[in-house]
Amino acid sequence: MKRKPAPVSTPAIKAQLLEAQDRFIASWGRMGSVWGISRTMAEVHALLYITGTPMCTDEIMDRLRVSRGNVSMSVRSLLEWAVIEKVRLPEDRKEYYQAEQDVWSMLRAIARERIKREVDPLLDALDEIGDLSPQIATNSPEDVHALHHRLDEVRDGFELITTLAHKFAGPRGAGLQTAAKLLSKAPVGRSTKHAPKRAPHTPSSPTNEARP
Amino acid sequence: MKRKPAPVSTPAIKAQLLEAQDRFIASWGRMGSVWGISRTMAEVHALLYITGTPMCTDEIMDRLRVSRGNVSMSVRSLLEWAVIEKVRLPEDRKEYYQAEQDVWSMLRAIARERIKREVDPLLDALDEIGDLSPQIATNSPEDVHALHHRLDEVRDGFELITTLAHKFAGPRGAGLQTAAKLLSKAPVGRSTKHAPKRAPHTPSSPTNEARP
DNA sequence: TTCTATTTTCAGATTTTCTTGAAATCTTCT
DNA sequence: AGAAGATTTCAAGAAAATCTGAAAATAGAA
Repeated sequence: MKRKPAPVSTPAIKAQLLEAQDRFIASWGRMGSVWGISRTMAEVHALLYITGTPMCTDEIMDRLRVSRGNVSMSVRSLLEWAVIEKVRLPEDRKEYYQAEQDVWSMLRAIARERIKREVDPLLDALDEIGDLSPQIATNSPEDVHALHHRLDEVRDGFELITTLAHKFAGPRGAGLQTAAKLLSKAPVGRSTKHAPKRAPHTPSSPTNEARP
Repeated sequence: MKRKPAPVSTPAIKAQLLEAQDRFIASWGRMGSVWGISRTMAEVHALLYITGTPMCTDEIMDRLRVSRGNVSMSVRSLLEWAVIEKVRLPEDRKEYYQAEQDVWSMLRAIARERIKREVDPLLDALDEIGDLSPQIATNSPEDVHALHHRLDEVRDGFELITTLAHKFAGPRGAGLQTAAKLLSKAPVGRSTKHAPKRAPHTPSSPTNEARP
């Protein structure tokens, strides 16, 4: 697993490292439930992302304390989302999994899936409702016009959002960073407490640096 | 409730109207669960929005077939989100509730709340994790650097998203429409089937037309 | 203030969603 | 092909979220 032993890894540092990872995993897992994906699925992803290491089913089970079946299902969904990929290690018979290491492509994948699951079905439903009573569309009482007006407004809104999101988060959506630069001339700070931004440990280039 | 009887409201049309409303309510409610708010909360909002009528607790209970307590709790959350407001009808002792009628302000409220519940906690957690081991931040093994690098990347990503969202969806965020026009020169179509867009029943101007 | 209509609260019931674990299936190696 | 190892499936159990209903609290009218 570890091709090259870390320089000066004292036990204390190891422990800190694991704890920090666990915290990240826990946070990401909590987010998962808010996003309508299972906690475990989010945790598996977090684990693979934050360690950057290809891991097999048993390693994931041990680290996250979840069942084999659960890992299997989570991994499958993550593969479908295309945020992790299979790797074969020549020495081993097991499947290993490794996370997409580029944050942007990861965030895009998340956004893409969410739009698919959240916005598209609503738009379809709106279309269907609009088609419900074509014969009364003309020459109908005020109430019906009001209804159609509201349905149209909602649809227009969500369609705009979808378009924007596709622009930004689509498969080739390098647009996000660009958009950010264009639009964030006067950034809006997040609420109160926010640590002064740490200098990044590596110049944070959003290029795809997934490993072979 | 009905200040002025509708022009030619036949029973057939009334039924169609109710059914269309119910469908919208059901769709919106389904979305609700996907968004991490309760189905009922979403349905109450949908009902108030799509009818445009101020309604009291009992009317909502009857129409949606849910308990008084449930309506009370849903209404409270919606008031907190500021997507509905209380109204007093002079003739009546009850509280009436009515939905914000401007779609944009409604969508902004939804976005605002979601960021608050989803992104901000993650950013806080990331800050906390980053602060976990300041003493080992310098002169530490490769693994620790890698961890910090990844944490920073995730934070940068989400901070950018937050900034963008505030730009677009913030309190004074008329920016969405503008952004849409600027960025949607070549719109990306949604998947396969999509009915050719109906002509809007009213020129759908996304201006804030919230009422007093 | 007192009486009464209305709203809120919250423990327990219900529904929905997630997880487990073991049997079944599939893969790889010999 | 057969054996060993790895993965997937899915019914049943556990956990989480949501809803109910009635008691308690609150607000309006007289």
